[in-house]
Amino acid sequence: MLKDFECKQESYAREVLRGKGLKSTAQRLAVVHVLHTSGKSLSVGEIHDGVKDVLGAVGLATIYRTLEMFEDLGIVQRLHFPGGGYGYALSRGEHAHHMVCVDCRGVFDFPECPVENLDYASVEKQGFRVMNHFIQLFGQCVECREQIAS
Amino acid sequence: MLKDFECKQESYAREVLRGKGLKSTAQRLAVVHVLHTSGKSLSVGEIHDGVKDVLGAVGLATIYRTLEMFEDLGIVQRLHFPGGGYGYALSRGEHAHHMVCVDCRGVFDFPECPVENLDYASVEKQGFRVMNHFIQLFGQCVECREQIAS
DNA sequence: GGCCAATTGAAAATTATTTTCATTTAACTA
DNA sequence: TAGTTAAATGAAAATAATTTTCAATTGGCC
Repeated sequence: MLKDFECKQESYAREVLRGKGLKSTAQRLAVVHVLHTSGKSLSVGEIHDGVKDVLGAVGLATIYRTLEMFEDLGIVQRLHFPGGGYGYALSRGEHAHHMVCVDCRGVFDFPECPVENLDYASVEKQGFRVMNHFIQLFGQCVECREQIAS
Repeated sequence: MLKDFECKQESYAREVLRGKGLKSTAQRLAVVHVLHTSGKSLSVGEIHDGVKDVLGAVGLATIYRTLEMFEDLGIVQRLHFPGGGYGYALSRGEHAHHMVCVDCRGVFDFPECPVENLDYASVEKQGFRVMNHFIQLFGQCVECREQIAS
């Protein structure tokens, strides 16, 4: 299955998959495609719906399997929704955090990592060794702000 | 229902509840008690089990309802588990972040907020207005580190 | 002690997620 | 380009998680 036009994200996913000896199936690439064209974070159900629009019937289990795998591979990142649920957005593999718009759930990059330059002294005084961190900002994107103002 | 010994957290919960015109039921206080004595973050099921140990049969729906309410009231905070699930830990109401031990799920305070002193310039250049943030550190606590070293 | 709105329990309903296994397919090889 | 094979999928069942409903109970106040 080869698409005429493939976005960078799809090529990237293909590459990562091949590097791990995993198959670049239509379903997997469609997940990337749906996330890419939406430009937002999407719930599992929304991703499933989007993939079905592209490919016709697709098992929901495949979507779950794909997302879990993609998260391990760094292709997607699991994000929290303002309301409390969670979803996924494309990730670029490097260490980066995201900002999520509370209105449209759009995802924006937040390049500097606020924790990296942090002084861990107070933390390490407690004997805690930091291994990893999860950071996510919530707010409003330009579009949603203007829309509400008008 | 009055307990002979009530920890500070329970008194605090009582106070907050009364301030909102909500009832301090045995079930609600037991949730605080269980979280407090465990000293860790616990899953909904674990909290339910703990509360049952204290009070006998308690409906699981009550636990869900209580935790949701407590989160809104700032009495507990929902935290992510290293493995991927989530749970709850006591919170002290003020703005504070937590560190979670990947081994024992113990919760430790992380008093400075790394985002507060942050320069939002690069973010606001994108027109994004930050309203809130979620930060959580993962690592190892002293006890777990020593245990593994030995 | 009695009143009343708030809360609970129990069970059903709903939703989310995972597992199973027979069938299909992408990627490699000849 | 066809054949081979391990990886991946779909469909359905199984399981787990969460929410809803409503009658019965209870805490806080008088």
